[in-house]
Amino acid sequence: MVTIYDVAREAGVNHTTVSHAFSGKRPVAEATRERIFEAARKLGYQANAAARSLASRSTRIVGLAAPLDLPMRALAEGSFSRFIMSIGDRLNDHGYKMLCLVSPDPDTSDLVSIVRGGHVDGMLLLQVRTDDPRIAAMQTEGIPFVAIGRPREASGVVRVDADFEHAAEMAVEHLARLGHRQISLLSAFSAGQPVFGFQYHAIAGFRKAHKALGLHYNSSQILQHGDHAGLAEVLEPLLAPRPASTAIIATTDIEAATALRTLSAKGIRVPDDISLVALADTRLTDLSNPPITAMRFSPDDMSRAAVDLLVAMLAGHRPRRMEHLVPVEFIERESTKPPNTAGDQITSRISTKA
Amino acid sequence: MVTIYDVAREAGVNHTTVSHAFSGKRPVAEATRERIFEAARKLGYQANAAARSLASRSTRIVGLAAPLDLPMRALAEGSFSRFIMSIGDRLNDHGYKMLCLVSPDPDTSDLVSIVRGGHVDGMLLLQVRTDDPRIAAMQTEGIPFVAIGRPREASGVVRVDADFEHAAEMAVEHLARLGHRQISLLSAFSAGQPVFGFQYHAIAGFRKAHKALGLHYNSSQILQHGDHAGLAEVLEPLLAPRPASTAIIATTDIEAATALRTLSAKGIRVPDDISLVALADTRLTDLSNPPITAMRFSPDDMSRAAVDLLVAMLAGHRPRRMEHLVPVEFIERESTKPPNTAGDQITSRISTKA
DNA sequence: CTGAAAGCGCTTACAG
DNA sequence: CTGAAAGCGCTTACAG
Repeated sequence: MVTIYDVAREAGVNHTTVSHAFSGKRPVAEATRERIFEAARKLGYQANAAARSLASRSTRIVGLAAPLDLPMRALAEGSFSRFIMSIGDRLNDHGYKMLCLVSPDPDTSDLVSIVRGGHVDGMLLLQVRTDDPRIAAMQTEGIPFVAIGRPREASGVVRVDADFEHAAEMAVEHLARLGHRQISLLSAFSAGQPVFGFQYHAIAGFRKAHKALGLHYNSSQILQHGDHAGLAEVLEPLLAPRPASTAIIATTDIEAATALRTLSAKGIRVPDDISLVALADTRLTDLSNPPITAMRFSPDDMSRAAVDLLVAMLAGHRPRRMEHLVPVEFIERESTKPPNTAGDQITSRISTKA
Repeated sequence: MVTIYDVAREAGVNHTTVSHAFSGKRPVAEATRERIFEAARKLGYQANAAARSLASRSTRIVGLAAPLDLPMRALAEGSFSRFIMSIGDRLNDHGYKMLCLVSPDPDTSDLVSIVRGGHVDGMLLLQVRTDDPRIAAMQTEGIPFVAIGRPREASGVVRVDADFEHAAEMAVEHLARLGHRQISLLSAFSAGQPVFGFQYHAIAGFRKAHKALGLHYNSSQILQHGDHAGLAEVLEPLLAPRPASTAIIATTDIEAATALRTLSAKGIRVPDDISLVALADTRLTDLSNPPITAMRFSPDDMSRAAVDLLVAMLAGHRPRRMEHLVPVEFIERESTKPPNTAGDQITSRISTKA
């Protein structure tokens, strides 16, 4: 291993000067600097990370907490790799490295020990749940962090999320515009309620749009399911000759693909018999048969926002806003069309806000 | 921040004893140990990672090099998150943390600087290419590493891979058994050749099975494509009323889904008009319409093997074998059936090795 | 513009 | 079984 002393000797200076030549925290004569860089290049010098962070009390490493327990795997696996890629990429741009903490459960002790051990300067919490113990844990530790997803108790939490409420609204509006009156929302529940913030927001947008459009809303339109088998079960009523709903909105890509699969297996055609919209856009929705009309949010944009916020916080800045919502884009594909038995049009009453 | 000295003071011992109580590298009286642990628990002590690794010259961190440039994204995104999850999980079991190095290009300089900076004890190379500069770089640095995927120059390289050759063989055998005589293999090429080892192995298995079964093989059966548009183009000949091939084997899940989509868009039915097999099994193949007959390899098994090998190497053991192939499992679904115009059966000549 | 010194919080021989 | 000391490779006041 080549140390700062080796470089100093090679360049004929004190190791202090080598340190300053690299950090730029003190002026170094041009000629000296060049000799130092040349020596460093020649010897293949790279400052030791441990020594550097011990002395400077900063690691230039950000932790990414990715809880990959069952609900997560089942719901949002598709966008997971996008987030990792984008976050790692953006962190790189800022000169930070990424310590990936995948835990099979939403346990908090690993996280805490990593923070206390001084492994990271800041933390990014991926796929934050409505009730997420990681939030309180990070606040207690007093480490800068940014949440991706919105917890119920969001006060004091810098957070980034996609605008799922608007996504659900747009989905309902699109379907209503096509003439659908009976729309169902497919949503995964655990112990009687949603787990992730985006599920709550999707339901809120769904209801809000119904109200705005003067459509009848009944809680039975929320198709709660617990797992894959449950999803098929909850779809049963839609398999009838004259189903209660003529359109389904799936909260995630996986639910959309699973619904499509389940319907097809039963001989129900999409979109001829029933329309389908997904509130996420991944390979699972754009490469499916038929391609699924979807709401696209960009994991890239979300990651970039989250990383930039965190890096600014690490630099001592206070974010001007606590909540950052990235917009959602409507992508019309082939899984939606007017219902078989179209009722009267209400197109005129549909809002056209972007 | 609470240090080892705080704990020592609280427990009334020298900090050396605290260190040994935790490391177990020296006997510590039971009563003393208990006092130390109690003090540590009370103060919330966690040894500082930087100080520890500076003194011990080991980080207990493994780097995961995931090159996410274009060929990678386009081909194998589906299994990517599975690898990250499984690797992180298994590393956790061994008490190691994971530094994720996602790079948008297969560049080697980031990797080298991380190794030289002493960030990691060992390295895991994900999605190794046939010609992969990372291999030589790691060998030059002299850091223990395990490759996931097989480079052409594999001498001295500890590597883990799925048995893609066998996967392709089984795919051909399955199709031949159904009566197919003209089978195509969809394979992504870059600058006239495959990029990843698994592509070469798939082609090798494809040819080997043809030979073993006495089927005619012609290089035009390898449908080379460069990108998504290219994939549609290369499928053209199969859209004819009497296509040259009655079955397609796709090397990856994304290629399979894209092919299915392209064929469906042209009104070609799978499996009625053409059969389709994928050499990977992900959400994209099991949730598609129809579900795609696939060869399943387990990212979990591969990750576990790779991590266990690396951890053993870090503990000073030499692996007894350099190459570890995980088996591939045949999953029959609904995308394959006998060809429309079945020729004479050659079932009897088909080998039945598992 | 540069150097000599102290210190970051641990581990690990060295002693007893 | 325990302690006192040295040292890991840096950064950063302190001096000049």
